[in-house]
Amino acid sequence: MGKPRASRGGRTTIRDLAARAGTSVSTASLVMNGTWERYRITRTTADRVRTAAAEIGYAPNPRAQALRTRRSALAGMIVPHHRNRFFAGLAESFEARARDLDLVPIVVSTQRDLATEQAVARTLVAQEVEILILAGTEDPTAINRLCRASGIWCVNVDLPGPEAFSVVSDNRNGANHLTARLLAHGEGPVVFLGGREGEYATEERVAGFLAACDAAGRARADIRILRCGYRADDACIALSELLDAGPFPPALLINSITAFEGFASFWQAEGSRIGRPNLACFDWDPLAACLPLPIIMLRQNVEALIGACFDRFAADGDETGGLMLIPPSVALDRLDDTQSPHP
Amino acid sequence: MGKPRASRGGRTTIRDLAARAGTSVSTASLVMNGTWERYRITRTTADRVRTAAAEIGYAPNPRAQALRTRRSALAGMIVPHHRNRFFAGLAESFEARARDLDLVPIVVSTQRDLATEQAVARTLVAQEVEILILAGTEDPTAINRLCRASGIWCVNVDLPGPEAFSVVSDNRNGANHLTARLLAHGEGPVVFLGGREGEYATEERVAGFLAACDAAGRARADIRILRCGYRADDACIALSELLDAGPFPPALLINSITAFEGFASFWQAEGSRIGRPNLACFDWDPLAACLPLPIIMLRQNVEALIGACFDRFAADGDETGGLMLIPPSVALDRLDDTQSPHP
DNA sequence: GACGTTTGCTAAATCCTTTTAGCTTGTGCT
DNA sequence: AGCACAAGCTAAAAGGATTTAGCAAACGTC
Repeated sequence: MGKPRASRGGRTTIRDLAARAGTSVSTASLVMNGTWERYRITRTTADRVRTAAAEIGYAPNPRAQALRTRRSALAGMIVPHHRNRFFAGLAESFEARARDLDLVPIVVSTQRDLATEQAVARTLVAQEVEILILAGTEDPTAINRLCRASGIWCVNVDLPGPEAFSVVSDNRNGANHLTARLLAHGEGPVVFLGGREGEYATEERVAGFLAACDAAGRARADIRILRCGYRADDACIALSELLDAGPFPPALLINSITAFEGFASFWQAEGSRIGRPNLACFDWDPLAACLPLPIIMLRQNVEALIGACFDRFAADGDETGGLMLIPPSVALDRLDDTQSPHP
Repeated sequence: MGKPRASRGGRTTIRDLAARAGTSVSTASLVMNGTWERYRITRTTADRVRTAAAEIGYAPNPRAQALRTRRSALAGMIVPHHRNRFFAGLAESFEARARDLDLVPIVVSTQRDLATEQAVARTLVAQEVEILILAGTEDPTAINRLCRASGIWCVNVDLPGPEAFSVVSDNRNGANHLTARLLAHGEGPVVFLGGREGEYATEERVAGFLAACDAAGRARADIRILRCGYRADDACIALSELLDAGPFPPALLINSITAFEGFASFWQAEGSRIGRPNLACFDWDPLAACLPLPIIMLRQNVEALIGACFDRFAADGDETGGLMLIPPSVALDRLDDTQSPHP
């Protein structure tokens, strides 16, 4: 009579369900999680329980379930930022894949702050997420170890680490291709802009960049590498200094979409003084693609990057380590043949 | 000796901690959550427990805690997308504020799908999040009710609902201002592009748009309203049709950054045929701001939008409903005086 | 009708914490 | 010695589920 809620104030529990259905708590539980046939509960009884559940609007308490079963039904992902197409794309792919597995996706950003990174990781581990994806994490190794100690399946994306399976874009070949295209479209100095010294993705791309320069026989003097970090402001400053130091280079390889933002605002302010350099960017953004600039943009394959993680998870790959390369694709190729098209 | 982990295989529990510290489980618990002084535990004992905790690396099981205390320490937010500066900005503000309150932020996107929206909401409610922010939710009311029934504090952002406190940008005045600026910079037809018919934000902006048109004495025949939805592709198609139907209008108010993306790609393809229309956009994106177009962009105040939610939460405002308007700011104003500057 | 089997279900332990009532011991006072 | 009281801690009951061992009744067999 009256409210269908439990007498003791709180939400309806399995005890209320059992009472309503006229069975024991165990029977109710067995029915609710579908194992009733194995325990010889009759269909009649099972139906009674299910009807009762519908009537009183019973939903199991996930925390109690998780406490008992050690299955949280949570999937965690750590990203540096949301305000960035690449990581936002990874996040959305992650959510879709997690939902396919009936896991609740949890995406948390860390603002590239090491302490936050650690704290967030600890929290997610404490929540016993069933899979943890570390995307663009500064120091994945510490977290990889923490996960292994807690029995949590963990994978690195974008920035790899030796202690866990890692999936990254093929940075070296990608950068090599971009650079080759740049160099095929003009002579003169060429600049690499963005990223961090010593960081895997940056150094791989620098390696690809230098290899392409070598292959094209460019002189060392014509090559500048400005690892100015990931912030747009810093890229902008680096470019100002470059401009102050002499004639603006006719070709730039830009390491990330954030550095590209820096370039865009610099170009907007100083457009008249920098001419029309050919650009290559190791990332893609639909609005960036609309800027009237000669540019080639690579798009990292976020679906494949995340897909590889989940495939490995599904395959229950336990072997530590391993690196998987996902080739990026050319999203846009619109370079100017200002100088010698084929040197 | 040997491993500091529990004998029974799993993670270290408070029982292990108590054993190690030579106290009872209760004492360990009291010490760990800081209430020990009220229960006359000596500092010596407390220190012993804390040392032991550090030694065996004890971390409480948040699920067991939540089960007991009914405090989940989780904060939930639902957004339509991550790949969008506005919602990404809301998400990052949300994370920062949640962390200030020692809550773990959980942001989930729904791809503007009603079924996903409901499912995600149910999950978050089942997780007993302590605050749930619904940003840009199609049908907040159903979720608002669900939350009230479960005793979860809930608030709507961007799209309001009658059943919960709602915080939105001042759409009407914002659109009014944008439109007034557009109209002050030229004669001729003016178009409103984007949004959904019947949706609160869209209709408010349309109202502001029309009011400004009236105030400027524009003829009804010179006003077009194209509520083509939020997808970039659809905006692009709507613009193509507009172009096919006659001369391209010299002024457009674009309702969202996604619709602006549609405009940008349209402009890139058809730039020569559409001239140099003055644009206004009810959203901001750093790359959009770099396009060489005469444009005024409004930036919604994501910090204030989220801040208002948390302030109300902290004030424990229990009254249902209420609408709070947050004025957006002009992020960029760069319109052309092609025609009559001051009509 | 005694005994073994099957059927249909349930009691109880368990997961890990929190929290309150109350148990020892020691001290001070008469 | 006896009593009151404080100090310092702990036992035990939640909290809401899952899961296994096993009970009671019905049935079949000789």
